[in-house]
Amino acid sequence: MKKNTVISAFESLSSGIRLDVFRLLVKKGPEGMVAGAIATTLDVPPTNLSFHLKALTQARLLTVEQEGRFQRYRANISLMLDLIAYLTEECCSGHPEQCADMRAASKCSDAVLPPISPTQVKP
Amino acid sequence: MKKNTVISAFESLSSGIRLDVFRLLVKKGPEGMVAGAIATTLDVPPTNLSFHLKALTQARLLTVEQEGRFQRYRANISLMLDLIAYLTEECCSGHPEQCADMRAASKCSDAVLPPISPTQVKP
DNA sequence: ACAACAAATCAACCAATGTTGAAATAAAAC
DNA sequence: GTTTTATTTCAACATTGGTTGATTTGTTGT
Repeated sequence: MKKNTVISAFESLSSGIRLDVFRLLVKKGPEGMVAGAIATTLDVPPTNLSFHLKALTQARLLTVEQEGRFQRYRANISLMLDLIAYLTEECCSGHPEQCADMRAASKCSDAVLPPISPTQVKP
Repeated sequence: MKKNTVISAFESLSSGIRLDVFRLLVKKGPEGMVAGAIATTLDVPPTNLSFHLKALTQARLLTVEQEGRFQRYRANISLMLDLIAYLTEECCSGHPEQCADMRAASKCSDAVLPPISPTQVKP
């Protein structure tokens, strides 16, 4: 994974509006949302939203598809998971037991992050 | 989890130097590294590194501990995992099978992200 | 063709961030 | 106690990002 991709992605996620947009679309999943609906839901002026959608799309965190006069945006779940992998790779130099007691579980799904097993948590 | 914490964290990870520092310390685990060693390893001028270490620490992605005249920095693995949980929560509105075919595996450890099971991957 | 609508671009302004060398602080070694 | 070493703070500069209203592009329905 290219470092510039990662930097662009995190840069995109460091704005409150863009973070809200991305999480909203992660929640929506494959269905996605059209630009106007996002603007209404998050109460952001369309011009400003367009600016942030462009940034997110250029960072590849979103995809766009034209639907008539609407633009449908979807979260790039694959890139999101790549980012997670990039951050956590080589964690504790391959001795994961060292950070096992600092665990926190992702809510994405059990398919992605399973519940912590009893041997991994502190009493 | 507070949104400002998340924004600060991603803002911190959107600089090439800070991203390198954080990943280096994730790799080092509980051992951590002192500031000078980080500067040498990444070939960053001490003044500049200090600026970035301060940003990462204020964002709570790093912890500092004084050791004589050295400052030892460690990655806050717990916050990193909270960020992952924040990004992925409510993924596909609780229908994770919708994004299962977009999976990518984290390298952090099997304890954190297990290998993809055969039923979760596309042929 | 034309009016109505969705969304993006433009230009202007304001605010925040990254980098560097020199100076300051603070602990260790002599 | 003076010198050396580790790190941070400061001041200056250059660069980049965010917001807004007006304008433009492109699509649908009449």
